[in-house]
Parts: sequence; structure tokens; C-alpha cells
Amino acid sequence: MEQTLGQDSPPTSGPVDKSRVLDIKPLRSLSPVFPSSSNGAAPFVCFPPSGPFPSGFAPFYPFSGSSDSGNPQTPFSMPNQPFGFATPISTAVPINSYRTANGDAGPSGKRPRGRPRLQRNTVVAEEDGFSDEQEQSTQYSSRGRKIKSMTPKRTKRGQDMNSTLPDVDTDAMVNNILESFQHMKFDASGADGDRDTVENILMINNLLRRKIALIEDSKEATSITKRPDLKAAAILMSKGIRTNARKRIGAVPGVEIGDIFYFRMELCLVGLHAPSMAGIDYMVLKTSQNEEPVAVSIVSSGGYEDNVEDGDVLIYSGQGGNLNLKDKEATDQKLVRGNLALEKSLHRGNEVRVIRGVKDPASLTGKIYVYDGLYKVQESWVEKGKAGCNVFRFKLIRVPGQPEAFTLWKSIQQWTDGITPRVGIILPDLTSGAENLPVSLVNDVDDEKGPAYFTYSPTLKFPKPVTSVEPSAGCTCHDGCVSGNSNCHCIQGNGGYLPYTSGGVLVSQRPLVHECGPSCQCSSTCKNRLSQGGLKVRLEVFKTKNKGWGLRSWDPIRVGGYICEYAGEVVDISRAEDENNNRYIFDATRTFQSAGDLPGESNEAPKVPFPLIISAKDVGNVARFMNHGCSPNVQWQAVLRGNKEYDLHIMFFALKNIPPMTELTYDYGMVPPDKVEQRKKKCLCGSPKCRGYFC
DNA sequence: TTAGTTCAGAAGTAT
DNA sequence: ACTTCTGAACTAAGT
Repeated sequence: MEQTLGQDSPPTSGPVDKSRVLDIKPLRSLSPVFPSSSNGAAPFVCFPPSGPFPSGFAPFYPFSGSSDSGNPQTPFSMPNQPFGFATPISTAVPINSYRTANGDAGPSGKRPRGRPRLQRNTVVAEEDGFSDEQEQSTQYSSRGRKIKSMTPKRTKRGQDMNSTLPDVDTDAMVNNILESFQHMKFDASGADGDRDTVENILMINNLLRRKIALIEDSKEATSITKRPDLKAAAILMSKGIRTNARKRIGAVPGVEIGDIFYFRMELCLVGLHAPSMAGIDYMVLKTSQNEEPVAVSIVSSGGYEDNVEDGDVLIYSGQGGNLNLKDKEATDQKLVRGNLALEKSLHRGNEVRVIRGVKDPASLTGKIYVYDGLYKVQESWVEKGKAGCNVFRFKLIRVPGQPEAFTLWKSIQQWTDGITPRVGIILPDLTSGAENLPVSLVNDVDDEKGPAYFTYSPTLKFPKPVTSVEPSAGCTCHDGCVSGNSNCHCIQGNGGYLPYTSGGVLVSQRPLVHECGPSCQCSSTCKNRLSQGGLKVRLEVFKTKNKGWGLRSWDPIRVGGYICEYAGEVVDISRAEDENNNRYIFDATRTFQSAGDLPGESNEAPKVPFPLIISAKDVGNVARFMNHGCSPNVQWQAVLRGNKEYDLHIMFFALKNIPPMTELTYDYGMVPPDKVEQRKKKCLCGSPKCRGYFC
């Protein structure tokens, strides 16, 4: 590997010199607005700053651009960890203010699309003493190239109605996220990855992307295009936070068949498929006689006239020829680049990774990329495309013996279309219509006919009816709540921003999310009511091989996506103690040993207004079937509705992108040390990081 | 609601 | 400098 590195790698391979990438400059003080969450009267469950967190695990609060460590409201400032400045911070990079190649400010000076562009993005550079020239910091990608669009420029926010949002410093935000992942080692030299590295890089990327998206959401439509996906990934690329950058034939370490991705750039970051747009990735193989290109991976996303015979065969069209460009004349495809590489791969017989684009059932426009494993090119031919020009076709056959991936998607489609029945189904809907989507009950491993009896309830039951003491603590936003509205109590409770992106995903786990509630005047479609709309994915309760009943989803779930509430009866601690011989207890007061395993997401303790304990033994919903996992793919989030301290709910969100039919697990958390022995059960989660038991 | 169009992207490759 | 099965926002067309 070391030998090939010298050939394949660019001049600046090797660990990135951060002192060159990051240009150290003092920052304008950006004081984020920290809410005194709730009204401060509630007896919060709090942990000391040294906390339940492992040392070296920096706290992170969304949008704390420059860590204002003097702010007493900043949760869990670590005295020994001056976060935000432990690593050099490059100059501020306000979103939407990237400079284009020709030197125009931000989104190029071309005509605005749609509505007339407001007079924004006006450059006010001298405000903080930096001229534009001084601020120019050329950055380099891991391949040593200049990144032309990274030159920062300050912009001035327009005068929004009641907007109190501070400018957000993207680069400091990045550093904050990176610090919470500082136990990870990222090597820009093209080192091979492993499962942990891949998952962490994707997690960082997703966290950054969601935060950028949220900030962009909160601004007016000043930018012609918003591409948080590109921006987040470009920043990571420039810092060398990627893995498997060395091209290779065959499997990529840390990426598993069936993994799903929501953006092309994610494929690039983990080394599955390097080009950001092109469908064919290839490398030059050098032999003693000659050198020739061979294909290493392809993305089949339906842009060309591909057709699919069955799940293990793929007819892939060559690239080029202007087939998908309407304004250009279609031309014959040429046997160059990717087309040539695929042709060479046919003769060489090497394995080619295949990533299939499928329609995201959760969104009308979105697309999901499924890694479908290795294929081989079986034959190729030329035919006339729709435009009458020559098009290359390549027939690829899946290498046998690999885990099911794309065919599983096809199966699920057939279940939902009613074409083929789901094998092992016991009940089509165990909720008996209590949820807005059916939840099937399935057992295809043994004869058990179902879990013990319980009453299905989609909602949380409080011991006594809660009566509203205060007349109205809700917000008065008639048109839905938006980030930056200083008149909206709910938004202010979340630090001035919506906790969710416009795409409907949780931006990041936080101590407490303030949603709108019954007393708010906004409608049910308000963005700040994400977890109130019932189930959004089709769930299935199924019999696991060795852990009893479990929960999984027919639909893919994206990072931050809402899954379900933990419903049941709110009980006091004594009853929970009584019932500690059963598994159906949710205890929000538990701490998390695994905080270090979930960097960037759960490094702050939940701040629940009261010690909420829920029993789902007799009454509950699908959440009661979710098993514990030491490397979970789901996390819980305390959600308060309408600023009512009693209207507290536990909601589950995806921690990773979750492929269909993958068991959903969350970390049950830790009990006090003296109770561990009495409660601990053997953990069978199967994770390499398994603690061996859970409580 | 759905389908099509527009436009700025980013990285890699070729020149 | 050029290429490229992006992705979002927008527009037009169809119920």
C-alpha cells in the first residue's frame, strides 16, 4: 500500500498541515443567545461540569460560534477545555457569502431567480477591522488543490422582522463539532478506514450539514441555491476528514453492503465513489507492459436510460453524449474515460462496486443511494438512444453470495403494493388502527404467536389529568414558527432557532426541545410540531433471533428523522422499582456511559423539567419493543410542548441513516453503580463495542 | 400533486 | 479548463 501511495497520491499527501489550512485570526465576538430554558423555575436534573462525560469530551451547543465561555448559561463549560480555541480557528466563513471564481461576492452577480433578490449580501468588511484582502485565506483540499470558493466574506443580515439571530461562524461551528470527535483520528493521507471511522465521518458530515441547512433555512431566499450538502462536505474535504481516499477495486473498509446514503458527497467522503457527479469512477492500473483504466464503482440513479431486469442484473448506460442536456445537441458517446474503463473492466473481469439510486419514499423529490455490493461487467454493446445517437450499454451481474441489499428494497415494495405477502406475518396491524400507519407483527424465526398482552396506546398517559394552570403560555405565530422570531416563546426556548430543519429532521440532540403545543396559535403544520404528527415510517414488530421481540422499519430512516414517541403510563420511582423485573420502563433520569460513543450528538445531559419515568408494561406503543444496543442507531430526545412543564414527551430520532429492515436500538443508559448488579442483564446486541450487559 | 427546468456546484481528469 | 446519472427551488402542467 505504501508503494502505491506514492503513485496515486497528489503532492501534498500525508497529514494535512493544519496551521496552513487554518488561518488564525481573532474573531469578532459572536454571542449566541442562550435561552434560560423553560422559565428557570423547574428543578432541572443537572450534572456537574465534569459530568457524566468522559474527559476530553468537549461539550457542544448548537451555534455557539465563538465559545463564549464567560456566559454562565453556556452548559457545561469545561475549565480545562477551552473549547472553540483548543485548535486553531480559521477565519469566519459566514454562510452564503462564498466568493466565486471571478471575484463576485457570494452567489454570483447573475440575475436572481424567481423573486427579485433583496439587496443583501452587501459586503461590509471593515466592521471588524479586516479588509477583504486580509481575510483571503487560500485553503487547500486534501489533494493539494486550491479551493476557490472558500474565501470568506462578511455579509450583513437584512432587517428581518424581529430577527435576533447572530451571524453564525461556520468555521467555529466546524471546530466545535470536530472537538467533540477529537478521540477520532482522521488521516488525510488516504489511509484505509474501518466501520467506526466511516460512521463517525458520516456523523460529522450530517451534523454539519443539518446545522448549515438550519441556518440557511432561517435566512431569506438570498442565495440562488442552497446546497448544505456540498458546503458541509467541502469543508470536511478541505480538512482531510475523509477516509479510503486511495482508490481501490472491490470492497471498501468500513462500508457495508446495504448501507444507505442521502447525498453523493457522502459516497466521496467514505471512499465508496469519488466523483461528485459522474456515475463512473475508475483508476489506472499499471502493469509492467502498459497501463489501462479500470472501473471501480458506478452509480445507477436513473438519469440515463438504464433498465433493470432483476435485482442482480444491471444494464448501465455509458456516460457522455449530452443525453440529458436539453439545450445541447445529442452526440454519440465516445469510448473514453468511464466508458473505456468499463470496457476494460469487462475484459479484465474485475469487481465493480454498484451504488443504486432509489426513490426516497419519505420525500417526493429525494433520492437514496444504496450500496449494493460488487458486480462484474458481463457484456457491452452499442445501441441507438432515444435521441438517435450511439449509447454504450454495459450489463453487470452481481457477484453471488453477498448479503441482500437492493433486492430487499424491491421485496418491500412488493409487500406494500400487495403483490407478494410478507412471510411470517401474524398481524397486519398490531395497533388496530390506533396509529396513522399500520404496524405489522412478524415472526419468521419460530412459533411464538406474539408478545404478552398489553394495551396499545399511541400517547402518553399521565396519572391525573393535567389542567392548564396558566391561561396561555403558547406562541402567537399564526403563519407557523420560524427561526429568529424573538416574539415566539417556543423558538426562543430553542435558542432562537427551530430545532428541526425544513426537511423535517432534528438538527442535533439537545438538552430539551421546545415544541409548540395546544395553547400555541400556530397550525398543526407548524415546523415546530414535528413529533406530533404520528408515525411517519412503516414499522414492524418482529421476533429477533435471540433477543425476544424487536422493532424495525420497512422504510429507510434518515439521520435525525422522527421515529416514534415512548408512550405508556407516567409512574413514580417506587412503581418503577417494583417493576424492575420487566423491561418496559423508560427512565429519563438515567445517564449515559456511552456519551463518548456518540460524539457530537449526545454530549449534553438531558434537561428534563421533572424526573420522568414511563412504564409501558400494561399500556404502551411500538417503542416498548425497541431493544437496547451498545452501538445504537436511535436516540431519544426530551420534548416539551407549548412551554408547559408537565407536557413532556420522550421522542425517538434516528442517530444514523438506517436502512430498511435494520433493527432499531437505543442506549438504555446507566443506573447508579449500586444498582447495576441487581438490574443488569446480559446484552446480546452483537456490537463490537458491546459493554456486555445493560440495565 | 407531479413532472420538468434551471442553475450553481465539487472533485476529478484531461489539456 | 472541462466534464459530469446533483440537488434544490422554481415553474408549468395536469387533476
